[in-house]
Amino acid sequence: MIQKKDNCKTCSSLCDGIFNGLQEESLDRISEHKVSNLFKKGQTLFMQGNPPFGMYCIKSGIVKVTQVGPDGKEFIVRLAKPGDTVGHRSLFSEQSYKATATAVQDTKVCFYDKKYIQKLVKEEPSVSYNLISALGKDLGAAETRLTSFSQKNVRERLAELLLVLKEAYGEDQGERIKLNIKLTREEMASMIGTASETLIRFFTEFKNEEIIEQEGKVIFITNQEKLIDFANIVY
Amino acid sequence: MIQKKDNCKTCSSLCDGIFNGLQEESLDRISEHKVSNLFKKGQTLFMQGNPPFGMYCIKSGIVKVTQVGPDGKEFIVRLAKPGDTVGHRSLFSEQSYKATATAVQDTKVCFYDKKYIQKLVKEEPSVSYNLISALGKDLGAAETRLTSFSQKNVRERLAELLLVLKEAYGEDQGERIKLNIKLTREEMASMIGTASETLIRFFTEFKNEEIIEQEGKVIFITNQEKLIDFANIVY
DNA sequence: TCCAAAAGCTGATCTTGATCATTTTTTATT
DNA sequence: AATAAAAAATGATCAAGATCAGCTTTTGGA
Repeated sequence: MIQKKDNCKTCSSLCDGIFNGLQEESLDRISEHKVSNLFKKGQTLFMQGNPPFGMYCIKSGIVKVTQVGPDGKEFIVRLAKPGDTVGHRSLFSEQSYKATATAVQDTKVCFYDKKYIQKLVKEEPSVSYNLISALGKDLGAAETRLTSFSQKNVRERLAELLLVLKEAYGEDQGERIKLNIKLTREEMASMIGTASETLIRFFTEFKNEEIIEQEGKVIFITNQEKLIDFANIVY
Repeated sequence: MIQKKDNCKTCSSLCDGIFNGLQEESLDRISEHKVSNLFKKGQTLFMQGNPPFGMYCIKSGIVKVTQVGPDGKEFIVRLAKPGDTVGHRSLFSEQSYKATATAVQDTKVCFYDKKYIQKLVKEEPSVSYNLISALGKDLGAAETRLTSFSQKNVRERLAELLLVLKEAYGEDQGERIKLNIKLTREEMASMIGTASETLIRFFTEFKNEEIIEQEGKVIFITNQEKLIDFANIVY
């Protein structure tokens, strides 16, 4: 965890984040109240059960937000990418953290103190508006995911996961789409609520069907149409 | 749908809702901008796919928020009781409704226009604060539910559902706890993502185990300890 | 009050996906 | 480069719960 200070207004993820739309002076003031950190792969930002002490804004890297079930198995609730925030959910609901946040790869984050954020929300309407919008989107995604868990089988959920990952981490390379995120089979399985063995079986099927390709840990989508078909999407 | 006008400041659900903590004058102004409606059991407040036009605050009754899966089966995403809001999620995320809202029983609601609510959020920090808090809690509940779907079996999920219903609709009667909500087996099954036949089987088991009782459509919890045990809760 | 339709219930069967066991491959560490 | 450890892959078996079918009870209109 190296400490250094950046200004939010030069942040490349500003336009995706909570502080989008603020005046320069406001951004200057906010920058004074934050601490920048580096979390190495596998390090923990905060732990399930602890009282919330602030909010993290991701500058680069990826963070996974997980819950452990009764049997001790981890479930990936959400992935956060640059511009996304973690720890903001608990901050305004007087609850302790219900999940653990861990860096999936080396990740740079800016930390904002709880008190200061709460003050900011009262003073800067665009911050609260952005927060409401972000929470609304997250809630929508969680609810759609619940419907999938309730009504779709593993193959459909895996196809859907690959499409969701494409949306957030996909890089169009003409012939195929590269997913700029490295997850273990275990992690992917935990995102769609299945056993890693089962996920691997469908992964093999998708490769045989020439829907996806793999080079090392990197996944490429080669047939998006077919993937959408497999996902059995409604809307 | 009968039209009449009430003032928010006399609303018995005020303290549970979005407008809690506002000045009397603000409440007066807000009351001028709303329309009160009655939805009979089964009537629709808004439909999946439509563009959002405003927000509903529930005065009495119960509303279910549902999504339909690829096979046309409905999934209950959320239940809303007096003081709760529906339609607020889509309002700030520039998305169309991702779910349908239907009255589970006769329900009185107040409707607030989209434009006005968006203006209110910019001008009244306590409204935006309440909204952030409500969305945060909803998101937390949805994420915990996702973990359950991913890691718990049907018996555990049913026990959990009964405890959640108790939290929101339970009335302590000393000997036992009455659940002040009437749902069909189909609806309950759809809340925990199982077939109604399967739910019924576990329901029978719970009755035999003397965890619950039933009189007509009304459910009573007679052994909460055992229910918590069955739910296999972590925290 | 009657009747049709919906909801509730029970049994039998079958499928999906979990679990266990083992082997192969990849990754990290000295 | 060598080696231990973690991750990936594949096969075999088993169980949870879905589906189908048939029956009973409840509910809401006419």
